[in-house]
Amino acid sequence: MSKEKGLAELLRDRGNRLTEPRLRVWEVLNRSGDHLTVEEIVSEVHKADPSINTSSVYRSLALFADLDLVRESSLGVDEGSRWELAHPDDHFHLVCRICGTVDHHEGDLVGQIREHLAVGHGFAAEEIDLVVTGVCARCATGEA
Amino acid sequence: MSKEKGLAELLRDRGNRLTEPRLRVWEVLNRSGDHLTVEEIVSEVHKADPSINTSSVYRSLALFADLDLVRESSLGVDEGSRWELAHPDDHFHLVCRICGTVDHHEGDLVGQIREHLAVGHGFAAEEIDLVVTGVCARCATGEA
DNA sequence: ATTCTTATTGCGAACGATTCGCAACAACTA
DNA sequence: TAGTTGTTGCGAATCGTTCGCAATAAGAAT
Repeated sequence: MSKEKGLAELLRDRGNRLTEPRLRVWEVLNRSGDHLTVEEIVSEVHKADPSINTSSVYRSLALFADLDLVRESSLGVDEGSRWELAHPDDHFHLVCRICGTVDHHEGDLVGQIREHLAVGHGFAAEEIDLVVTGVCARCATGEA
Repeated sequence: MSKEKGLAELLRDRGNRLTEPRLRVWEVLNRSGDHLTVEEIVSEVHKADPSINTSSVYRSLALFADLDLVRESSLGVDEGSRWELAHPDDHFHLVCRICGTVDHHEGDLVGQIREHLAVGHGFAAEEIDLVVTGVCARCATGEA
């Protein structure tokens, strides 16, 4: 598969090695594009190889983050942090309070925010972290 | 001062008591409107009364949050959570990567986002958490 | 293939932030 | 002023994450 090959090369360029734990973590992240907690990732990884240690999962994630392959985000103060593949595009998160679904939303909204801040306030936005909690369309109609 | 009186009443209405730790935490939050870590709050509180325990600060904050008097937020995955007075108005946070300043920004931007999501996606936004990291106007001109 | 180098692992201990249980204490009530 | 019970300080417990280290294995060289 071309994706795993790409990972191996990216790692080798930095003098890193493609190992079992890293491969498994990478697979899990790619398979479910969703936001995963470390606990969830570990659980998935263990289905392929129960001998992989949690520390290694943390270390793999940290390495991937350093390579800008994944992104750490938190969808709420009470929640632990979650991990997802790093999307190159601007996007934000819609969290439905009812069904718990987390939608990635790509679109011009983030660009609009960036421009608004640049023009209006002279603030050069680099990272825009937008998490919106509310009720999604499906739950709004399904209820009441 | 009317604010402390207000606090006492709010507490009493729930059968809670206005105590030394709660008062001190409340004072600190009001004095510096900024985002404070628990560590900072504890440190400030100790200037008034070093015998106040950290647990009590946590408990006071939790109580205030329950009363919607304060808001817990985090300005980055690596950072611990921070506390601020709950502003009734929509606002968001501009974090300058250079000088570290955190600006609260009130304005129509959050309202625009809310409308964008409602009209475009049928998503009823309730809580909008927007943290923007970048370079503020002052640092942009001061540099280079 | 075999050997060598050293990045990486698993393990368990350490860590920091937050929470908990509990007996002593103090805020409000009558 | 005494009684009721919400709150405190204390220390232990918990949780997620990180660390140190000896053993292991990935990739390069032969």
